[in-house]
Amino acid sequence: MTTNNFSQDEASCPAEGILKQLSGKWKPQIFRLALDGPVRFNALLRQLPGSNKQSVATALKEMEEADILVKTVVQEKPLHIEYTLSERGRAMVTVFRSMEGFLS
Amino acid sequence: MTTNNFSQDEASCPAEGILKQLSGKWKPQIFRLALDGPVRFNALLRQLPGSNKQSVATALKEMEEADILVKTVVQEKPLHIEYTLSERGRAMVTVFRSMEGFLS
DNA sequence: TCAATTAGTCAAAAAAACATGACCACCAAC
DNA sequence: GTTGGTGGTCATGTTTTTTTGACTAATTGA
Repeated sequence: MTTNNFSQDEASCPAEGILKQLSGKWKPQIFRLALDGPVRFNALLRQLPGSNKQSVATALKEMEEADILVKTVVQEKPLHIEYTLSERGRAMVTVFRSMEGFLS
Repeated sequence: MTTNNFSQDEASCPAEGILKQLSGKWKPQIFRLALDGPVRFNALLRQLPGSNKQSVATALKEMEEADILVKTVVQEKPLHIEYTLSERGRAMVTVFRSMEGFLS
């Protein structure tokens, strides 16, 4: 059967889906760090105090599935993995920018 | 003592707080309905299939606390309560607009 | 060969969000 | 005075999200 990820609600509320893709305890911070360049799993754990492997792994996976981040195996000295903002992810900066005027 | 609602994280990630204020199962839809004019408690329950008193009440309260909605007692024939977008709430349309290009 | 760093997974527990059903008070019409 | 609409609260239960801790497996450097 053919299914999608949209609830009936989202059909009439486009923002809802995007909100879901960006929401969560760690995603906004990961996004922000990714703006400064590629991010890495263990580095994130150190940069995000209070975070944990599981949550960071889940956030990275979901952001990859949402086409916000792109996962790359870097064939260099200490072989490692990088997560970089996708084109769609980079375009989302505008969403974040639009939020920056509202610091209550 | 002086406290605020910001975690250490939010200090360095402004979007996080706004994201929190807009996230949740019903807030985006309530916001959207409020764009068309004042919304009312029982009307919302009818307009949001699958919703319930508790969740809608909580959403309205939190959006009021976040200065997105303003609660008004309308002194008219059948005395009732209206929730209207605050100035800040109206300004937030830009945030929603910025999300509308990303329908994956 | 041993230890550290890389990047994870898995099961389970704890915490947060959301839903259910009962109840309340006020007002108006019948 | 009972029914129906207004706008809720409260206690409880379920579901979702997040955390914890144990474990894995490949790579690297000494």
